[in-house]
Amino acid sequence: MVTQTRQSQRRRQVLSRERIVEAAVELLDTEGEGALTVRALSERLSTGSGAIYHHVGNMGELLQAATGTVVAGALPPLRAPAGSPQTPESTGSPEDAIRAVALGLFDAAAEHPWLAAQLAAQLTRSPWGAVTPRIFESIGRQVRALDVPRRDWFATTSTLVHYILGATAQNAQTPDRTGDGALPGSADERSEFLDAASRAWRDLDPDDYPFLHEIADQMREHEDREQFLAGIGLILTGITAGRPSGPPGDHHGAG
Amino acid sequence: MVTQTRQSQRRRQVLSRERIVEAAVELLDTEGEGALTVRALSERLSTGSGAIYHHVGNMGELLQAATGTVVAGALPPLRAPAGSPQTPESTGSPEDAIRAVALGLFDAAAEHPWLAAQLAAQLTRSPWGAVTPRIFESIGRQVRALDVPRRDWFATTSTLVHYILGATAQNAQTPDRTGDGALPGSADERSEFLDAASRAWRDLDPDDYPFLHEIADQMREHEDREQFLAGIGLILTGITAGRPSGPPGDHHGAG
DNA sequence: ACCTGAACACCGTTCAAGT
DNA sequence: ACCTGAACACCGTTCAAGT
Repeated sequence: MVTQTRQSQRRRQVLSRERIVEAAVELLDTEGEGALTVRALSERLSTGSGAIYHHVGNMGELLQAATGTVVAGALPPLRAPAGSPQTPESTGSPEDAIRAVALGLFDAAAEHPWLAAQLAAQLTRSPWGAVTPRIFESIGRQVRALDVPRRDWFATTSTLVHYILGATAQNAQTPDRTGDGALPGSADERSEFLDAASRAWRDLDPDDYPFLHEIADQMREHEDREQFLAGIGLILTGITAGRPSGPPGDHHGAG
Repeated sequence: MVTQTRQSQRRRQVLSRERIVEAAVELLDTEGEGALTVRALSERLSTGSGAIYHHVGNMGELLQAATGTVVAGALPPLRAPAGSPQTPESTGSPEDAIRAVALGLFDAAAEHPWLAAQLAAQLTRSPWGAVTPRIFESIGRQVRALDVPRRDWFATTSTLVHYILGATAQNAQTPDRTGDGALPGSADERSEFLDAASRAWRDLDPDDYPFLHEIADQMREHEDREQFLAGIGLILTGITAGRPSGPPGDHHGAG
């Protein structure tokens, strides 16, 4: 029996910050980055533009909140869920946990094409806002678990975070919509993009850009995720190679 | 024939793409990111807004050009200057050359506070536009010189570039102008910023953010450049540790 | 060809007025 | 307290009209 609907969902739920942020994410996902305007948002929520400002302050705060919720959903929970003694990522090796966190962000950026630009913007505009600490904490815990000397915790974690955000920002990209062929976000579109980029490298003056000419093919054929993980692996190798008590005969960094 | 028209600098030079880009950089440097508008630009150039569009297409292209010129000035020349057989950076070790390129960008971002955001935006919006290839070439040449196996050239270079851009984006930042005390860009301002960020970390719930609580002090006291270089060092260690040949003496990249 | 500058179609944000 | 929506002060971009 459906007649017992107390909250009349038919008309309109009460406006709330949560509902606004949720609608913003939907708008960004479905209509793209440029479609998030106060007007579009208030129309979708069947309210006036001014109503938005009763809950969110301004546009930048809204974007930050939208980014924050998506990022939070892409990372492991900060606390162990009630009942389980450990957080999920603490069961495997720290290396694997770092890879999992990194891939979580990477995949989220692939799913939400606007996310990469927002992560980058947040990095520069208000680095210590809401999302950077979240990422920093998730990575840092694993760095600590890697036997990195305490004095290197911040530098090591920063290196990983900077790489992850930089790589995520670049990889989740497709060309400026020209309305060509493939579906947005499809593998086809990505491969068209890489094709075009590879051609662009080959069109550069070979005297100025000899290296780009040499790796234009490699660039076209690379797998995004695989290469992203290769970068993580490189940094992890650097971290463990530099640790104090390693395998016999190993050297340690003399900072 | 036109008889020696000496450019009368008093009145107004002919409008050109170059002059517009130059004026844009000045505007960004002196008035900040939000001050670059077509109207402000055309006023500074004593021309009409429409004139701008005869030379630059649109705002995004202008920002890209501005970023491009600053980046080009911050990196070593692509070709050796006439007369010298080598590019300057090829005299030392590849590691040092990589550090020099990275620091060039890092310092440019410190000098031009708007640059970091633009680099990040360019990374995401049109990754293969004008500036990314430039950086890629400069780093990639040195990667090749490091005896990295050919098949890893692209992945290795990408890792370095992503880290450099991510770290540059974050480090060159100061808080959202609150008109507080210190001079913009000064060491004082940076230290005020780190102070505030450190406090923000300490204000987070310690049950959710135990790691951030542990390194809040380290974060406040870190030196930007030093830490940036530590990250480069970590990656370089990962690169050289992963190289194929073990025996000291001769190792050449195999096919 | 190059430039002018009013006009257009948007923005984010505010605020008196409503409930 | 919460919401409305017209109004304000901006944007980027266009384009008939000038030189």
